Amino acid sequence: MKPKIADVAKVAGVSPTTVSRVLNNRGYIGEETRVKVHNAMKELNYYPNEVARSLFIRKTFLIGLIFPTTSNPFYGQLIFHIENIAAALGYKVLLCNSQGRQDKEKEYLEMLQRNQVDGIIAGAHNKGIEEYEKPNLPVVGIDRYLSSAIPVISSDNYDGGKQATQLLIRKGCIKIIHINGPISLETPANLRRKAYEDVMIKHNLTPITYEMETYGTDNSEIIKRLFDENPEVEGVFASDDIIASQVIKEAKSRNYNIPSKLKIIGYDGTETKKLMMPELSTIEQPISRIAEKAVELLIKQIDSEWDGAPLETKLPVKLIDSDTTKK
Amino acid sequence: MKPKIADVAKVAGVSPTTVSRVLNNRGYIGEETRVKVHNAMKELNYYPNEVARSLFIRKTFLIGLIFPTTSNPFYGQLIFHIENIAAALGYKVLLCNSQGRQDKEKEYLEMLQRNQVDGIIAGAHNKGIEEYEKPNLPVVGIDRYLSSAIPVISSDNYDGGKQATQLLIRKGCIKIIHINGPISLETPANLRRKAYEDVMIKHNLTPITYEMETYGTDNSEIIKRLFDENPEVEGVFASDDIIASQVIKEAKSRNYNIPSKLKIIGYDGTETKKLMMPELSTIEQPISRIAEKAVELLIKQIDSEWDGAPLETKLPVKLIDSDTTKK
DNA sequence: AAATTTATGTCAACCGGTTGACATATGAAA
DNA sequence: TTTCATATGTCAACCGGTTGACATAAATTT
Repeated sequence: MKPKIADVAKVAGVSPTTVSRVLNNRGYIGEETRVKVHNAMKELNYYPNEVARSLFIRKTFLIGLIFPTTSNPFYGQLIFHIENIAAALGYKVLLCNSQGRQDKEKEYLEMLQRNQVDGIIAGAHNKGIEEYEKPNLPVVGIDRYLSSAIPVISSDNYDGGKQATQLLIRKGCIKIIHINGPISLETPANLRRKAYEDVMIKHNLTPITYEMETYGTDNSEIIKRLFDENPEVEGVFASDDIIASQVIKEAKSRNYNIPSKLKIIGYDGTETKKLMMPELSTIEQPISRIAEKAVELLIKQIDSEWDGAPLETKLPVKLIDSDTTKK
Repeated sequence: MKPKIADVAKVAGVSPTTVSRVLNNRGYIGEETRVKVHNAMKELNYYPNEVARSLFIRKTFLIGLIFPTTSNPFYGQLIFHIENIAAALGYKVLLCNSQGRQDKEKEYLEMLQRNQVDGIIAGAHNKGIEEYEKPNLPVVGIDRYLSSAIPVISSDNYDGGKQATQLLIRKGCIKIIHINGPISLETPANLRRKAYEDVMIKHNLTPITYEMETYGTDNSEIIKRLFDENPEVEGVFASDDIIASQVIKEAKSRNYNIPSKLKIIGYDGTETKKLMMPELSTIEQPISRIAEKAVELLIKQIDSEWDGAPLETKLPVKLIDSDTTKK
C-alpha cells in the first residue's frame, strides 16, 4: 500500500499535522523537524496524493486539450508548446483527440468536466455543440469560434491569405486556384479564403475555390477534379501544407513542372514541414506564440483575472518564399 | 458552486444514497426514481466529481505518457493511437513532453505519481533515471529499455535495418552509409545499426556509421561531414525519416541526383511522411499496433493480470520501396 | 397468511490531505 | 518577571462520492 501522511509522520516521529505543515510550508517549523520529515518521505518513497489535495482545494491544475489529432504536425507542435508552457506554470494537460467527430468531442467535454479540469483549450469544433454555450468553466478556442463569450486565438488568417495570393500574382500567375477545408466550420481560417477572393478581385482575376470534405476524408478526388477542370492552372494557394503536398503529388503525376509551370503555396509552416518539404513555400503560423497566448488567456480566466477582452487575438504570420514559388 | 450529489438528491426528492445508487447501478432502483434523478442531474447540469470518486476507489483511470515531443510526427501519431485506444477502454491520458531532457523526465515521473496515474507509457528515456528501477506502478516502454522488469514494445528493428540495407545492396549500391541517433541510449533501435553492420559484412562491404548528437540538436554538421568525408557515397540508410529528409536536402544542395547517383532510405513511415514526402523509401513501423500492444500490456499490469512475459514485443515492419531507391 | 423480493431511507465510516482552533512548552526579548 | 515569537501536538470538520449495515414498507410469491 502507498504510504500516506500518517505513515510519514510515524517514521519521522512527528504528528501528521506537522508533516502537512512541512509539505505546505505553513506555520512554524524547526529546521531539524523539516529534515526528519524529508528523510522519512524519501525513505518511504512518499508522494503526496494530489487527488486528495485537489478534492479539498477544489482545483486540479489540469487543463483539457481537445484537438482533432496529434498526428497532424500542426496540432502536434501546437500541443507540444501548450503542454510546455502549462507545465512551466504548474498545470498538467489531459489530451483528447476528437478526430473531428462531434460525438467524440461531446464525450470528451463531459469527461473533462467530470474530471474537474480547471479549463479547456479547444482547437476542434463541430458546429452545434451547445455545451460550449453554457460556459461552466474557462475555455479558449484556437482557430475556432466556440461561442460568443469564448476568446479565440489565431494567426492573422486574412493577412496570411493576402500575402499568399499576392505572392503568386507577383510571381506572374494569372490563373490561381484556392483550395481549403470545409467552410461550414465557423473558423477564422475562412478568412484565408476571403483574403484570396478579395485580392483576386482587386487584380481583376477570377477566384476559383475548391473545398475539401470533412476533416480526415480522402481528398484526392477533389484535387484530381481541380486539375481536370483547370488544366491551365498556374498557381495554387492551399489552405494548409498537407493539402499543398497532395497538390504537388498530383501535379507531378501529371507532369506539371513546379515552379516553372505551376507555383504552389501552403499554410502552417510547421517544423516538420520545414524538414520534410523545405522546398514548399508557405505562410508560417507563429505556433509557439499562439500556444502562449492561449495558455495565458486560459489561466487568466481560471484566476478570474479576465475582463472579457480581447475576444479575438490575431498573431502575425511570416511568408516563406521558397522553391515552389520560384519565378 | 458546482452541484453535488446532495443537490441532485434535493431536486429529485430522494436521498443522496439513492442518487449514488442510480449513478452506479447498485441495489434496487425503481424506474420512475431513475428518471427523476436523471432529470434532476440534467436540470442542475450535474457531473459526478471523478476526483472524489478516484480518491475513494483509489484508482484514477489515468495513464501518463512521457515522450520527447508531440512535434515529431512519429510520436504525434503514436500518441494519437495510444490516446484513442486508452479512451475506448475508459482511460484518460496525461501528456508529458520530456524533450529528451533527463531533468524534465524525472520531474514528470514524480508529477505523475503525485497525480496517482494508474500506469505510465514511456518512449523517452535518458539513462540513469533510477526511478524506473523501483516500479511502484505499471510501466511500459516503447523502443526504450527502462529497467529489467519493464516490458518493451518496438518494431522489429533488426529486421527493418536488414531489409533497408539489403534493398540498397539489391539496387546496386556498394558504398552505403548508415546514420543514426545517439547510440548511448539503450534502445532496441540500435538494432537497426546492428543489422546494417551485419548485412554489410555479410556482403563483404565496409559499414560506416555516423552518429547524431543528442536529440533535438542541430544535426546539419554531421550530415555535411558525411558528404565531405564520403563524396562517392551511393546509398544512405537513415535511422529515421527526418534524418533522411535532411540527407536529401544536403545531397540536393551538392547536386547529387537522387536516386540515380545516390539512393536513400529512412525509417518510421508516418502518415505525415507519406503525405509530405511520398518519394522517400522507408521502413514503415506498425505504429497503431505498437500503441495497441503498449496499452494492452499496461492495462494488464494495472489489472494484475500480467505474468511478466513477454518482456519484449517486436512487431513486423513493412518495406516501402519508393522513388529514392529507384534503380 | 407468511415469506420474499423490490424500493428507498438513515447513518456512519472511509479515501488522504488541509485547515483552523486550541493547548502546551521552550527560548529569547522586554 | 513578564511577554512574545517559535515549535509542535491534538482534535475535528471538510472536500464529494462510496459503501455496508440496518430499517421500513409496499408489492409479489408461495
